[in-house]
Amino acid sequence: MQKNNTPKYQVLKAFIIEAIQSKQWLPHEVITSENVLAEQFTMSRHTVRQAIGQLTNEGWLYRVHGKGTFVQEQLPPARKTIGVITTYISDYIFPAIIRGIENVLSQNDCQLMLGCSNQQVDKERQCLESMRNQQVDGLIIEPAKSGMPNPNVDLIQKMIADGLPVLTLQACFDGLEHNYVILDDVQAGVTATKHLLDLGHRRIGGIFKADLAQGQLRYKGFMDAQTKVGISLAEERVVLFVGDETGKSIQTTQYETLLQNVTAVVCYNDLVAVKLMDIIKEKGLKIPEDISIVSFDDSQLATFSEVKLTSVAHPMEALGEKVASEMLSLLAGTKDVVHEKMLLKLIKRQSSKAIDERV
Amino acid sequence: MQKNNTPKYQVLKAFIIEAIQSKQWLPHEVITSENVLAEQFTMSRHTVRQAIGQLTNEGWLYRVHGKGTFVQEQLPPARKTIGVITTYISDYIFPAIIRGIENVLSQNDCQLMLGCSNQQVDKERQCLESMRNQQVDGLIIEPAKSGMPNPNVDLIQKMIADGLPVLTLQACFDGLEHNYVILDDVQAGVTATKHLLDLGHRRIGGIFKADLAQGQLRYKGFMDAQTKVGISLAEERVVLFVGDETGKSIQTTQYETLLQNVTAVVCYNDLVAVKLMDIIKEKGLKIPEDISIVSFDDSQLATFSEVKLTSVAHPMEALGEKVASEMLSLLAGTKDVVHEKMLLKLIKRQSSKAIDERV
DNA sequence: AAAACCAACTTGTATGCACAAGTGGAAAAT
DNA sequence: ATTTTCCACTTGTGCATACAAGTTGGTTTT
Repeated sequence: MQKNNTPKYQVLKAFIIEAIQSKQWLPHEVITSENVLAEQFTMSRHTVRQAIGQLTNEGWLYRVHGKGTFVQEQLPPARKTIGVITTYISDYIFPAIIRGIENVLSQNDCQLMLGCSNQQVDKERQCLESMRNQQVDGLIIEPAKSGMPNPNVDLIQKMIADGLPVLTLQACFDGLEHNYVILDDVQAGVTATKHLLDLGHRRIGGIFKADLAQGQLRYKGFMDAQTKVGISLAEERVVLFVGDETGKSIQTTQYETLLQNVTAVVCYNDLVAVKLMDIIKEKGLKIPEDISIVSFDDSQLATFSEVKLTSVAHPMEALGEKVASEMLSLLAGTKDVVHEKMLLKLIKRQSSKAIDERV
Repeated sequence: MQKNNTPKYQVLKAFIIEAIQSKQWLPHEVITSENVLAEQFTMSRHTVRQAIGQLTNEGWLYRVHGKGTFVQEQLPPARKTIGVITTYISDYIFPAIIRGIENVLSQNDCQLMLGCSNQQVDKERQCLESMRNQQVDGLIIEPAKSGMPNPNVDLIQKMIADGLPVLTLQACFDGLEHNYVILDDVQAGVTATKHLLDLGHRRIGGIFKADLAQGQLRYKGFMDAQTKVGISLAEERVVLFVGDETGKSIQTTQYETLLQNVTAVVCYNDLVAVKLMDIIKEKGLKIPEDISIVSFDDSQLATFSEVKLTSVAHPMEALGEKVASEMLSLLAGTKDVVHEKMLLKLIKRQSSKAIDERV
């Protein structure tokens, strides 16, 4: 007996697949009937049915009672789908980040599936679960509430364990080995503060968001730069806030105290800076003559405002492109570990001025 | 014989599914062996295998050679995924539209899959194909090159024939019965023009995009409003352009001719208006004293510019919310046909002024 | 010419049997 | 006490057979 170790029905399956792939059998054409195949391959009809049954399940064939078995139209191989979960989608710097991701992915024949956590960990979990269900081929996630412990780490860990390439954006998950593309926010804080120090300012205020890693790190940079030149940080020159920067998370008295004690302010981001500029304007003070302002992100707001903002530029689109191309490397297997930290550059505009030029 | 018309293996299948769903058989537990089941149900082992084989393919069970058959862990039912294909993602009014869609979908436990055509029909087709592959549960599409015949209508038609709910956004496909949520662009054109007529202007210019349905319809409204009050349209007061509004699609001489012949201009959108304002400023003319401007969309640009723009407001986020909630109705089956036309309102700002107040 | 019928084909359901091959625990041998 | 062997159990592959039921096209009947 020339007994091969491959089962008979497997042989038939391979034959049929070959016939379809080589286009000998075309879509929606009838294939050889079960009885004839059984005779041709000297096997029982039952074995033929086994092979055809499996191929039906695998999407190669379909059967019609009384008519025959037909070749299923082959769908083009599915493009890879990358899940992207960000805290916001259509505000501030996020459209630009997403555009960057979309650019790179679509150029590489990948699909984008978008989720939005709104900085809520429960919504983040929902997104994660449904992306897991949808079996995305890769996951890019900007952690929600990145300053606090994240309850979704377990799920992320499972997904990584399943072999899913995961990349975090802008922040990392605590207590989890993972790939990331983040910004060097400490360096950004140093850059912004050093710029003001170079301009001669010595009493520099800071407004920072305390519940996001980004805020904490920028604050650290703000402190580091001043400690280095021997300036000790006075309580009245720092405002920390939690939650929405545009809402009522900061009291007016806090602004007043701050402004009375400084010649310049480092703002957590452009939104904060724009709000601060309104308050300064209301008080009849001038920017940059009375108060210099430096902020972060260099969003549209920085140039749309009356006094153009000096801002440490968030790479936005470049960040999106970076994280997407790193994801492609992970998918292609050309890289295993991605630990990228992007540096930020200062864009000098009108809102900051040397102190010795002041009246 | 109590011969039921349902096949034996179907009976067994139903029994097993019931056992799993009622949690009598728990995930990863061994189930009754094939031989025992055959005896219990007085059927041959082959028939049992048929039932189990199908349930395996359907994801209820898995078999391990030599050990037994086990209950597969049931994944929670996948959330519905809605594919959204727009011409742009992160520019101009699109972030707001997408935010509106995302709001409604995520509140209804749906997932958003995003595609971007960049106004290219071939990229649009790519997106369509991959969404079809991914088996989205609904499709919202803003047609690319909506002023021209679209080569992807065949594919859309197939998808509709497959029972997929499809909604177009902002524009329709020619020669295809389908559901849509669009803007009443003719009415918008009338509104903008009538506003200027009411202010006493009689020589009104217009700049319109010719290769998009939106531009053609706004142009129609522009004409209609003037025809109604007996103003015949002079050639030198209209500039039509094709392609990118920010690029070189309009020649400087065209602007000059236009401006010499009018006291007011209706601009295709805010981008065009901002560009026109730059040119007017360069020529030393003032807005609105010398030239009144009305534009469409009421995007961020309208308020960020030096002279705040009078603009016919695009509903943006509301449009997104509308189209998403209509999609939910289609999915729920509470609606079959969606033919919605949204009206637009004029937002009066500084760029338009009554003509009799002019110097 | 239209309707009814039938035969030959297809796949679908079902039984019975046989042996292969992987698994795990009990019994036997070391 | 540990290793080996073996047996009973599981699922996997395979054959022969039978009839049910849907489809098609030609033949016969009306």
